[in-house]
Amino acid sequence: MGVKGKEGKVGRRVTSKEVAAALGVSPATVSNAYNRPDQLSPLLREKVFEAARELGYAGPDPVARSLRRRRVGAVGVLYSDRLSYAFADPAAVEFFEGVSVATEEAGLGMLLLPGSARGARDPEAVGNAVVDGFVIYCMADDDPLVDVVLERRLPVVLVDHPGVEDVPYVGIDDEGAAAAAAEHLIGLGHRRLGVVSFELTRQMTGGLADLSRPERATFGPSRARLRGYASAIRQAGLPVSEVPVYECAESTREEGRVAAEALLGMESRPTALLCMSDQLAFGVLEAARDLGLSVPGDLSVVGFDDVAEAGRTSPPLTTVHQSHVEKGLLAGRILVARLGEDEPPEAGLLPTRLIERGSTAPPG
Amino acid sequence: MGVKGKEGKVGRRVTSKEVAAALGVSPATVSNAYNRPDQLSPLLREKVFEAARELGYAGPDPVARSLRRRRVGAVGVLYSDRLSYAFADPAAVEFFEGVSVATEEAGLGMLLLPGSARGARDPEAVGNAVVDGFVIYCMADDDPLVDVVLERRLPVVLVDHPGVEDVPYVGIDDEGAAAAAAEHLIGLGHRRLGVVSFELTRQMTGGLADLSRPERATFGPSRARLRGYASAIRQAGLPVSEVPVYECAESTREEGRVAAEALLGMESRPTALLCMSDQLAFGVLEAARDLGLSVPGDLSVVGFDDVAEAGRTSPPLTTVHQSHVEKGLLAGRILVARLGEDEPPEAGLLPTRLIERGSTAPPG
DNA sequence: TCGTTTTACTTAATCGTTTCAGTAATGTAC
DNA sequence: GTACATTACTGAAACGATTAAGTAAAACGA
Repeated sequence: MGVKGKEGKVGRRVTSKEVAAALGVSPATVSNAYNRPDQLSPLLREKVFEAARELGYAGPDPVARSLRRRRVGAVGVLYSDRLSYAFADPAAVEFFEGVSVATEEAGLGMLLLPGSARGARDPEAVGNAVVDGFVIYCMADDDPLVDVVLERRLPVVLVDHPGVEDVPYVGIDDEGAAAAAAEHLIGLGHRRLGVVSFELTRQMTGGLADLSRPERATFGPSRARLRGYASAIRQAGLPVSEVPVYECAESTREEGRVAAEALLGMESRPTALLCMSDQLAFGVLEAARDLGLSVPGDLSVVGFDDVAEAGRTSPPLTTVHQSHVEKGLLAGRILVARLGEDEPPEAGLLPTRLIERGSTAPPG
Repeated sequence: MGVKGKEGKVGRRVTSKEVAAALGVSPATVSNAYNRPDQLSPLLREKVFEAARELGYAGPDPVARSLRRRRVGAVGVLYSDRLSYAFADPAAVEFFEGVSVATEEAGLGMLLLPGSARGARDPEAVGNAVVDGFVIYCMADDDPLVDVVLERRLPVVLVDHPGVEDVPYVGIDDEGAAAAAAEHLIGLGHRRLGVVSFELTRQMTGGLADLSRPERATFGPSRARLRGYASAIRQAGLPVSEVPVYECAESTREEGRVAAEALLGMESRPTALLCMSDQLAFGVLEAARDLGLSVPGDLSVVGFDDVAEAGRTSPPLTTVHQSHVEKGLLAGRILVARLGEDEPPEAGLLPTRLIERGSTAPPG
């Protein structure tokens, strides 16, 4: 016996059949003891539990039970990239948080699965995932794993990835939100803008581009945001093709710094930067500080997401608010409802709004 | 057909038997087509895939396959509380990140499971979790779910929860690290200390206590840290029983604020506060600012964990560094190795060290 | 040409439950 | 005392695969 009577030997599997044999009853009875107490006498039920305890039977095997019941008790969450990347991104973490609330409400587990982006080891993990349904989050339009999931014919909810028939879609109006961010800067009087963007294509290496061909982006929200920035800029009569876009391989502070250094080192330095995420914007803020530029005096910065830390930077970040928690919660609730026979909440677009904090001001 | 030929109807389950029947072959052959290509002719294999595509068979059912193979392809991560709480705690998120690296290396999924703390809906989720092994993270000593997991006799790794025989344990020297934090403050000349603590017992409601009876804490690391603080203070010849301890229900900024307000409102105000987590310390920093106290001029603050944001607050936080990512990675790797026949890396204590930043100084 | 391998499948057992359809035994109604 | 429920179990068929062992046919060596 271990401390407190616990011990953790990994042991031979004990089956219900063995428990039944030890007691001279049928396996059905053992099953009933665990699943339908009304089907046997309380006395026998106790005996079953006692025999189980003695033999080291911890209750019905979850896999066999799942097979028979055709229900696993877990949902899969498919993320575009390595999970270690997701965990480093506050927006993704907030999304997971929302999903977890829904799964916990339903007593379900949450199986996190990495997508097929760089460094994916084993796409089979998705096809083999033991789950009752999927939330597909943040996947590139052309990621083959989306099809792998759809082919399994399980209930699915898509997030930030519209356009698959018969699959509920949860997202935001990325284009409108991005346009609002750009309009804000233009309204303040900025004329020389720059964009700090997510990666546009799979093979990107990072670097400069311009705003003239947003359609090539393979990731839906990136495309929409680029379109939003472009349309607001065009609306204002500014030359879209002259707006520099720096493409970042990842949504991290480091990439944001690199982007800012590139953009702010240009001959005609932008007076304001539109960032596709708060993480990128945080990096921009750091870079600006290092370059001796004051924000918002010398440079205005707008983020996207409004993660918790956006209110705490100095200056606090002007950004597009969206609730990642709500997004995950809604996606999770829709999926959970589809797993049962419940009427799912309505899928659709969640609201966004521009939060004006301290990182934007008229150009100096 | 949907857009791009995709569609997401949730459909009747198609079995290998049906595919076999459609082709007039045995189910074994269909299985071989997917699992052992060398067992059938390439031609027939192609035919199997074609028939599968036509019938909408997406490959072997993961549950049935898992039952037969006695292997699921996922590990469970059991967390003490609601997952939404874990996702709000950077330390837990960093830990998950580490685990995810290990699971991805092995091509495994990661099933997150909430523990039985307040608000737990369904303890059965743990007993029914379809996984090959468990990482038990951050559980209270008396949490019944630990036993539920151990009884399943699967490979398990315990984190921050020592003392179960035959189960590898990963952690840090909480007592020593806490002592180092207290010694740092004492060395600076502080004599009136206060502690901002995690919850000590399950039924706590938050509030003031003192350092004299650390043994009552039900959560191992809390107990050890309290002991560490106490021993350093005793060593310095200061009266341990006069050190106020504020017990926080959760490791959040808000609780940290509340704690700081209580502690700093006392008749003989502490000149330095020892916080059991960076999250709590962040709250303390906020409260100090609101109270018009300068840190470290009027108040020194020491955190615990060294999460990423600790380097970015103003002033940057002096704290005890531990690598949650490494902790998760090590725990994950040990578990993964135990699932196979590999020799697991050695379990044990990870290093910590005090990081002196700007939040501590001699008392004013 | 005969015996031996090899190739290409099939048969049937098995993984560990759940559950439908019984069947005796006991209880209740009149 | 007969008819009808109710209680307390059992038997056997799923659930959807994998796999060891077996078999017939084709290929091969000498």
